[in-house]
Amino acid sequence: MNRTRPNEVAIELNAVLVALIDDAPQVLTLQDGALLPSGPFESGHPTLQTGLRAWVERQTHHPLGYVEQLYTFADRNRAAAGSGWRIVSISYLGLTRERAAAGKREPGWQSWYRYFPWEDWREGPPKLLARAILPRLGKWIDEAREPSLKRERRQRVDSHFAEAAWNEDLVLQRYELLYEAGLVPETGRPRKPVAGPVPGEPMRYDHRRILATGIARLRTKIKYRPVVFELMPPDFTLGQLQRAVEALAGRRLHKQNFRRLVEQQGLVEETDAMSAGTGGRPAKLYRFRREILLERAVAGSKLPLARSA
Amino acid sequence: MNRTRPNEVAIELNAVLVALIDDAPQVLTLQDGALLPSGPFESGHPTLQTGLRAWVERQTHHPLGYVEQLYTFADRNRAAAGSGWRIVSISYLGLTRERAAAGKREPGWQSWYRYFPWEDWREGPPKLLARAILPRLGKWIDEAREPSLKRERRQRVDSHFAEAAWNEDLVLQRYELLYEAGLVPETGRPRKPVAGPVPGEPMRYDHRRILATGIARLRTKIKYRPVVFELMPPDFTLGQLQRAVEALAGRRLHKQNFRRLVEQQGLVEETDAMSAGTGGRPAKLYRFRREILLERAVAGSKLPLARSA
DNA sequence: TCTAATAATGCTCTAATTGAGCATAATAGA
DNA sequence: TCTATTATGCTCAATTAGAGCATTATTAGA
Repeated sequence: MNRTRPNEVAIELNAVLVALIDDAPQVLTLQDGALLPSGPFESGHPTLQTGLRAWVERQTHHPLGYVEQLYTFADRNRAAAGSGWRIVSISYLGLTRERAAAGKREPGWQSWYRYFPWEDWREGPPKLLARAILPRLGKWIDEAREPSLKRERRQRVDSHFAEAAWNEDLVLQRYELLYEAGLVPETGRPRKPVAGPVPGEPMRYDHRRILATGIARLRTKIKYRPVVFELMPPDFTLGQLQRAVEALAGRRLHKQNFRRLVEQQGLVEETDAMSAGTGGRPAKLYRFRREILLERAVAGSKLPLARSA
Repeated sequence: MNRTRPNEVAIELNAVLVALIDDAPQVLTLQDGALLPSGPFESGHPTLQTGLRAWVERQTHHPLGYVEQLYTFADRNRAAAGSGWRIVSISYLGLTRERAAAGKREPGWQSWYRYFPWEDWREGPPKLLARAILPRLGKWIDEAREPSLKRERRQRVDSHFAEAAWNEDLVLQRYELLYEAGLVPETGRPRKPVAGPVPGEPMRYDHRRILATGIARLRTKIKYRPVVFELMPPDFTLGQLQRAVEALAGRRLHKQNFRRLVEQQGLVEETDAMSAGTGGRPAKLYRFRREILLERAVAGSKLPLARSA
C-alpha cells in the first residue's frame, strides 16, 4: 500500500505574527529577516493551537490575541535529500498588540512591505511596479511561443497586476505569478530567475510564500470580521484606527466614509477622553465594543475606498 | 525539548467530495454514511494535492474538478489510547460533476442535509428548528448559573440561530455551538448530550465537523468565485444553475435578480440550443465562460436573496 | 498675536447596487 | 381550450457606496 510510514514524518509549526508598530504592519522574523519563526509541534499539547500559543508566547513574551490556521504544506523536501523524511508544515496567522513604545525598535520585527514592496499602495501606485515588475512580466509574456499561452499569460498579468483593477486581496496570487514567471527566488525550489529577481527581500525556504498567505488572509478578513482591533491599543482615535486598516490593506481609505461605516456598525463606543493633540484638532478616543462579537455573528469593517492617493 | 518524535506521527487525508444529484448537494461517504472517505498520504506523491487527487480518483473513478484544502486537525487521539501516536488529519474539499443519470442512485452518496437538516431553508425555516433545536438551546441557556454566562449564551444562540438573521455561511459555528451545548454527539470526544441529541445523522470521529467545515467553505466560496460551475454539466439552463446554487446555499434566490447577476457578470454565454421542455417554457442553454477565470482574478456569483420561501 | 498647516467632524449629493414585483411568453398536461 | 409551470423582459424603490464641501479645534511658526 506504499503508505507513508509514521517514522518518515515530522510536524513543524510556522507562524506569521503580526503587530502594528508606527503605522507599519510588522511581522516577527528570525535570522536577520530570513525566516519566519517556526518550531516543532510538541507532543505534550492537546491541540495544535495550544501548542502554537505556548511556543510563541515563550518566544515573544507576549500574549497572542488572535490565532488562525493558514495552510498545511507537505510538498517540500526540506529535510536532507535522500533522507526520505517528510516535513509537514502547518502555518498560522497570529495577531498581537503593539508592545514597544514608538521609536524603540524591537529586534526581529520587520515591515511586511520589505518583502512585498509592490503591495503598498498607500502613497499611490508603487514606482517599482512600472519600473521593474511590469516590464519583466512583459518579457515573460513575450517568451511564450504559442499564441494561446501568450494570451493566457497576458490575461493573468492584467487581472492581477493592472493598476486599474488592483485588488489588495490577491497578495498570494501575485506572488505565485511572480514565482511562476521566475521573478522571485525560492530556496530549495527548482526554478531560475529569468532576468534577475524583482525588488523585495527574499526569505529562506518557502517562508515568503507563507507570509504572502498570511497577509492575504488578513486583508480579506478585516473586511468582514473585526480583527483589526486585536492589533490596536485599548483606546484609540478613529484616525488611528483608519491608519491601522490602511497599513494592513496597503491603500488609502476615504476618511469620512470610514467613520460612517465604523460608527453605524456599532463596532466602537466613545470613551470620555480625548487624544493628546498631535498637531490638529484633538480627537475623541474610542474603544472596541467586544459585545459585538456576541451580538452579531458576522460583523464587518468594510473598506470605503479612496479614489487617489 | 519534548519534541514530537517523528515516529509518533501519521498523516491522514480526509475528503469532503461534493456532487449535485437531482438538485441535492451530496457528499461521498463510506460505512453506510458514517465516515468520510479518508486514507493515508502516500509517500510517493510530490504534493498533498496530487496525493489526494490520485487516491480519490482511484476510489471514485471520476476526475476531481476542483480541490481546496480545508483544515488540519491534530487535536485528536484517534489512535489506540496509550499508543502515543499522533494522527494529523488534513482535510480537503473536492467538487466533482454529477455522474449518474438522474434516478440511478450511486452508493455512498448522501445528501448533506441528512447530517445538517437545520441548514436547509429552501422550503422555509426548517420545522425542527422551532420544534427540537431552539427549545433545547433554550434549556442550555437556562442551565447557566451566572447571569453573565447566561447572557453570553443567549446572545450566541440568537446571533447564530435566530430566524430573522439567519446566515447560511455559519454552518460550522452552528455545529460547534450545538456541540458545546451537548446537542450533537461526537465519537471520541468527552461530552455527553444534555437532553438527547438533536435531529441529524451523526458521523464517526469528527467527520461531521469536517463536513460542516466543507459546507461552510463552499457556501462562502460560491459568493465570490465561480465554483458552482464545477458541479454543473457543460450545458445548463439558468434555472438549473439557480437550483444548484440554491441547493448549496440552502435557500431560495430571487429568480430575475439571479439572472441579472449571472448575465451581467459575464459568467456564462448562450449556446444555440434550448432545453427539452419539462413542463414550462423552454429555456436557453448556457455554458460557463472559462475565460472569466483569466480575465478577472475575482469573479463572483453573489446571491440575490429572496424574501420568503 | 496672527496665520498656516493639520487633523477631526458634520453633512449633502450622486451613482451604483440590491431587493422586489409586474407583465408577458412559451411550453405540457388536463 | 384552459391551467399550471417555467422562462424572460422590464421597472421601481430602498439602500449602500463613493465623493466632496464646510466647519471646528488644535499646534507650529512667522
